[in-house]
Amino acid sequence: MTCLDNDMNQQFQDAIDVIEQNSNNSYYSVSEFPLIFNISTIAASSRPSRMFQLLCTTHGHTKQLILVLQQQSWPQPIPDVSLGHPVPIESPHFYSILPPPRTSKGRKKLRLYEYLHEALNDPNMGDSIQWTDSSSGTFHFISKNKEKLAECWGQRKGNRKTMTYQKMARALRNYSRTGEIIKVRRKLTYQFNPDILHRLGSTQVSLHLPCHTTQEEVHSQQQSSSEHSYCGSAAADWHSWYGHYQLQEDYDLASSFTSHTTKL
DNA sequence: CTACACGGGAAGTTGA
DNA sequence: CTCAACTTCCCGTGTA
Repeated sequence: MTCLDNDMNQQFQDAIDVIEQNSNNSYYSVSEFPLIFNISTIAASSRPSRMFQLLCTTHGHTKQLILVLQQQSWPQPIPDVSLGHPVPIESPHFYSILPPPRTSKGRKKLRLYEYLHEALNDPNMGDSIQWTDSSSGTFHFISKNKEKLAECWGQRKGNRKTMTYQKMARALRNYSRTGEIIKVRRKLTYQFNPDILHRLGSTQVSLHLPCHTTQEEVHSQQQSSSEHSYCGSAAADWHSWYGHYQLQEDYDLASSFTSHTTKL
């Protein structure tokens, strides 16, 4: 697809980092979505900024995203790595982004909950993980394919050994202490902290990557703005809210009720 | 009884 | 070197 040399790869990775770190609360991993990003530089070496033209292609639709990275200059003339074939492009979206203050070589590590949220909004992962009720942030793993999702996670992290559901679930249990994700008393079912969910959802809105807004995201974004009985509340409120479900039956009842209105 | 899911302690690894 | 965020291993418990 591309013939980027190492330097270009680094510059592109920098661009991705800038998107991530400027996309409000540092969530949004462009490179990790199932999209094909073809990059072509449209900057001239004399410019004080770096411009990237990202051609974002998914499901046959290509959209153009132009990134302007300021305050840094190219060390040398930019190689032309434009696409080998022409693609029809819809009207471009422009983003002018100031690079964030970087401590050393700050490359944000992908968090497990970020990965799970991403997988939940990825139709290709629908056979491994699904929303039970996206408005409340409840999701469940598909028993048959949960190991596949775990393996993908392990590969993304570059683990030495194969990640298993058991090990991933162990990490998930650690979230119970911090409250980022809690276990729902139902088989293979977990729930995002509303604050985390809101953050993950709102950062996607903030970037407006035109090619990766699924129906589900649109729906959950609408939900997050209209249903704020607990969004933005402190962790204590979150726990007390969750504590409303004293019994399994209570939770199941509430969950099944809402899932009828939000089913995919 | 078996399989599967869950819970958590403890030590190790890795990147910031 | 410290710390956060896992990762890996392991063992016990609960449930269908």
